[in-house]
Amino acid sequence: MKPKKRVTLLDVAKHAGVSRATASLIVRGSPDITEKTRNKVLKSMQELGYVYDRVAANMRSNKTSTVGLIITDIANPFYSELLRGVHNSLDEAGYSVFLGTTFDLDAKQQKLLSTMLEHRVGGLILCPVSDSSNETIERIKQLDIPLVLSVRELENVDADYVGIDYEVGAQMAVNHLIQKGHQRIAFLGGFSGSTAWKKRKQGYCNALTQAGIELDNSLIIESEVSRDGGKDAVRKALLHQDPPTAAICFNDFVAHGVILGLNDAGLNPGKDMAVVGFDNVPEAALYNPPLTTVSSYARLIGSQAASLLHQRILNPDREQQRIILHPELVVRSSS
Amino acid sequence: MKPKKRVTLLDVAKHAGVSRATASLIVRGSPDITEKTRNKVLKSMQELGYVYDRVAANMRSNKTSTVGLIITDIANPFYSELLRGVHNSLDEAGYSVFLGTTFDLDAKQQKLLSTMLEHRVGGLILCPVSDSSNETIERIKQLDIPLVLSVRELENVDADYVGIDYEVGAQMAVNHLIQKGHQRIAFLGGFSGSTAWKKRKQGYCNALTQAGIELDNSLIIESEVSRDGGKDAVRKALLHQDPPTAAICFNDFVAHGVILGLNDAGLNPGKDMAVVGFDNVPEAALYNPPLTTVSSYARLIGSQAASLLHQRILNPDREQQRIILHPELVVRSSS
DNA sequence: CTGAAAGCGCTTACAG
DNA sequence: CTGAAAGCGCTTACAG
Repeated sequence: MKPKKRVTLLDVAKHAGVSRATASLIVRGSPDITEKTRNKVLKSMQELGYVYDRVAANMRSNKTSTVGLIITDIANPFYSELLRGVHNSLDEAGYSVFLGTTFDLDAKQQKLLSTMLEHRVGGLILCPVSDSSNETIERIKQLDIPLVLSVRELENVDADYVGIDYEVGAQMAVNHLIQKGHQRIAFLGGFSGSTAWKKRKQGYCNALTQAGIELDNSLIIESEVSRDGGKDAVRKALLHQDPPTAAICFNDFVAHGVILGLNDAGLNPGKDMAVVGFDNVPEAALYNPPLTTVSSYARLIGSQAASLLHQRILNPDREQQRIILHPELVVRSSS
Repeated sequence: MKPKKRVTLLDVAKHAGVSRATASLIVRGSPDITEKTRNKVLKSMQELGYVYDRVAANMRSNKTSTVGLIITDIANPFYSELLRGVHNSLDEAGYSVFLGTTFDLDAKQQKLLSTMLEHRVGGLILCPVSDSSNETIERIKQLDIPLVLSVRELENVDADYVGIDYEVGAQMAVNHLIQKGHQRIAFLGGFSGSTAWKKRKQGYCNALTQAGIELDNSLIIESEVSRDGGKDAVRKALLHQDPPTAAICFNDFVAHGVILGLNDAGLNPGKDMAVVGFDNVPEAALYNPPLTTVSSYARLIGSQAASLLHQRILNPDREQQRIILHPELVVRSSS
């Protein structure tokens, strides 16, 4: 494999007997070139195996055709759905996307921000880690490229945002459980540090208050945001002297763990304890029992974020947008 | 937002009172610059908010720090695991990755190949669509960038490959079912067009032959590679006049559908029909019943592919590698 | 360490 | 359509 020299536009032009300027117009699809010349040049490209160098073109014209997407964890189906949404709408618009995964680590997030900037992405969709350091937030504020935040909002950062109303969602879920006659309702999973957690907690409190049920902080149990976290949380809940009869979980991931944990304890999820999740990942309908959950429209969030970014790139001065999708309760047999 | 002019190395150099050459040496971490000068320059970078332009640097030095990854479908947990493996090992090596999803469509694959080449990726990890057109294959052969194929092999294409031994895997699975006393074993899901299917089918046949069981083609039922596909396939299998007592499924995705389909039919998966999957996605242990399956080490495949690519980029002349991971049977209660 | 020059592969702008 | 020149932000190579 000798490093073949790259075929350039000038090579093509010479081969076709036209000027470099003409060849350039043709690759960019200019209309004022005769059919005949165009075909001649296209044929030369074929023969020489020319590949357009978008990087060079972008650099010269100070444009960019790439976009960065930073998510937390691809293993969470919520994010794979979101990613689908993003790709769907960005592919159409002709962007290529750099994907980065933070694993919810601030250091990794910092690193990714740097590399993406160095690669001159034309814009960024960022799903921030659950506790971004002040330093990171400061940096994000300074970013002078189009930015869309998603899933988690960052205080004091001016940027487009698309997410769902976690507070209302949690409230709907808890109302549902109350209507089913539950009084002792646990709130399982997640870390109290994150905004996403605080919002849900607020919704949880709202619903209890409205129903005149007193808040019992011992029913609020934090955990890792994972299946194992859910197992842990429910295990602790079951040790309670006056255990809950129902639980709202931080997300479906955690809820799945809760279901598994109940099974492990010889209990019947849905009967012995009602379980409600958050996100409505595609698998949620397939859990055993199928999970009642709050739909957070992952794919839609992704495509909306992509579309906001696209518009912001086209027009940096447009008014700032904040899209909060209204969640929906999906009732299945786990409650 | 006025389009701030980008701060260049020359700006930094002027600000710090050194030459552009010196500044360039510093960003590249050259050792023969005095500590004092280095600090002075780094400070100027800070103050001016300098961002290294890796794109320009790569272009000049004819290097690249990006890599393309083309997969079939991110919604399949097999691929999200693979992606994790790829990222893990590529991040360390300092590459940024362009992600593309084909949805198993040849046209999309073509498109992605083009854009990635135009973006000058330094190499490509390709999980080909199940039936690549001859045109595509021809094109892939012509690629003069480092290429690693994964998951599906392409005939007559010279490239590194990492995958698992589907034939042996399927054979292990069927042997297991035979040992459990099954004689009528169905092969459910997937399309007979793909290599992945043919290999599994071969393993299925091998096992039957060795056990002296006659092949019954009516027990081989194709379907979409999805949960719905699995449901369809098992529905058809149950209509058989002499229905199977066990099934090996194209993958876990399909197997999950088969389990759900059995439930729908009022049957007890694992008791009324043994079910074995393929891939061992993380969820497989959580199905109801937990799924016996053949582990295909998605994450390991990803990290191996990444490492092959990295090595190939460093040394294009190195000997071609073909890594076939040996599958492992994971027995759970669905069989 | 400096300084000046050339070049990566394109686009831009312009006179013809 | 052509042709020649300049420039995007870097690195390379070299003489000093």
